[in-house]
Amino acid sequence: MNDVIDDLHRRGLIAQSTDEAALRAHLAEGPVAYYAGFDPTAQSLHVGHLLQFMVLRALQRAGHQPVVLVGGATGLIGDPRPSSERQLNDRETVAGWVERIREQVAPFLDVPAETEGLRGPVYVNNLEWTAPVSAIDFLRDIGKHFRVSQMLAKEAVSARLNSEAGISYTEFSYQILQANDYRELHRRHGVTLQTGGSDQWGNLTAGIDLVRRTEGAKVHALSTPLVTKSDGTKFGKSEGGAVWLDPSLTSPYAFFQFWLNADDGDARSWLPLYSERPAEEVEALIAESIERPAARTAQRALAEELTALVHGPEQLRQAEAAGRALFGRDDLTALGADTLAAALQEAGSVTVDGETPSVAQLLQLTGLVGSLSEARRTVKEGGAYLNNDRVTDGDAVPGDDAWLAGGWLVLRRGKRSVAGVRRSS
RNA sequence: GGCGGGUUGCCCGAGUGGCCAAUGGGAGCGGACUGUAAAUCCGUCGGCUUAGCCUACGAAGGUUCGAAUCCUUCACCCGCCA
Repeated sequence: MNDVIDDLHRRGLIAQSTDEAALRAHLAEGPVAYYAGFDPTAQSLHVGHLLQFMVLRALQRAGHQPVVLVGGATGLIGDPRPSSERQLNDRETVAGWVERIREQVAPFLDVPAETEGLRGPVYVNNLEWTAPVSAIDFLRDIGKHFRVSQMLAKEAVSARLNSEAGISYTEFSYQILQANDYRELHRRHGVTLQTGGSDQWGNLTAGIDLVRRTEGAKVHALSTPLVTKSDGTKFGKSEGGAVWLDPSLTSPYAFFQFWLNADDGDARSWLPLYSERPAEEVEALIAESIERPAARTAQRALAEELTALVHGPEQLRQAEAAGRALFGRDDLTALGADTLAAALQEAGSVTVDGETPSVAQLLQLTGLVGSLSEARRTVKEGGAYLNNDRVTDGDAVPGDDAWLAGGWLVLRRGKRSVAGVRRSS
C-alpha cells in the first residue's frame, strides 16, 4: 500500500511536519482522526482554501477519519494577519457564514453511501465549546498553560508587534483559542493530527503543546506550503478580486477561466498540488506543457479537474462550452441561439427591456466596468467590443441589426471579460 | 500617566495656505506583440448629466476670499520615559 506521506511529499503538499517518522508510523497503525479548521471571515471559501481540501482528501482516501471544524468562535476573533488588525464582524453575520461554509465543504469530503472503506467527515463548530467558557474559566483553566514569551515568539504575533499596526489583545489571544480547539477535538473525537496552511504553523504547534501539557498525549501537525505565483503577486485573485468557491460569487465559467489563464510556469508547479491523477499522468501533462506551451495542457487539466471537483461535471461542461464559444473570435452571428444563451449565461448577463441603453451604460449594467466614467475611459482606450467589433462611441445605442440570435448582444471588455445582454420580449 | 511622532487615493509614499482630484512607485485596467500565457513598450487609473460640476487627504468643529496644508477637540497607531 502506498504511503500517504510519500504521496503528499510527491505532490509538494507538505511544507512542515512534526516528527515525520512518528507521524508515518502513527498513520500506519490504523485510521487516524485528523482535522482542519476554516474560519468564517467571509461568506464563502475561496481558491486559497482549496489546497487544504486536497490534503484532507488525500488522507481520507488513505482511510483516515476527517473532522472539519468551522470556526464559529475563532471567526469572531480573527487570527492576526501580517499587515493589520481585522475589523470584527458581528455575531449574526458570522453565524450565517458558518452555515454557508459548512455546506460548501460537503462536496469535498462527503462520501456516497456505497463507497467502501472511506469515512465521511465529522463536522464541528468551535463555538460549541468556546462560548460557554467564562473569562475566569478561560484564564484559570486554559490561560495558565500558556507562556507569554512563547506566544510573543510566534511569527504571526511578532510580525505585528514590530509593525506600525501593532496588535490587540484580542488577536493576540487567537492562538489560545485554536490550541484549545485541538485539545477539545482530541478529547471528543480522538483527533491526533491537524493540518493547515504554513501561515498557521504557530497555531498548530500551540495546540500540540497544549495537548501534550494537559493530556500527556503526543499529537501531530502538517502544514501545506504557500501557493505562489511566479510574478510575486498573491495567489487566488483575478480581475474581479478573490476567486470564490460559491458559484453565485464566482461563476463556474469564471472559475474555469481563472485556472486556464494561469502562467505557464505556475500551472506546471500547481498541477501536482491540485491534481489527483496518478503521478505518471501528471508528469506527462507537464512534459507536454513544456513541449507545446501554447496548448496549455497544464492549465486545462487544472481547470477541468478543479471545476469538476468544486462545481460538478455538468457545470464544467458548460463552462468549457462557453469559453469555446466566446473565445472563438469567430463570426458571432454564426452561433445558434442555444449556444449563445448558454455561453452568455455562464459568463454573466443582464436583461434589458424598453429603450436600449447606450453601450457605455450596458458596460456598467453588466458589471464589466464599475462606473460610467470607467466605461467611457474603456471605450476611449479601445478596450470595448460589441459582438467582437471595437466600439468607438460609448454613447451610441446598439441598433436593431446588432442583436444576435435569440435577442443577445455580446459585450466584451479587453481580451477576456465577456458579458451578455438579452432583450426581453 | 508624561513627552514626542504619526493617520493622504487599492497599497507604499510626496505634498506645510491658492498653480491639488493631489508628484513618484507598485497593483489594477486598456492597447500593441503573443498562445484567452510571461516579459516588454505605450496609454489609463475618484464620481457625474464630463470644455463643467460634485465628493475626497483619520472624525467633528473653527480661522481665511481660499485649507490636505493653520487652530481646537476627539479617535486610533508608533516610539521614548514612568
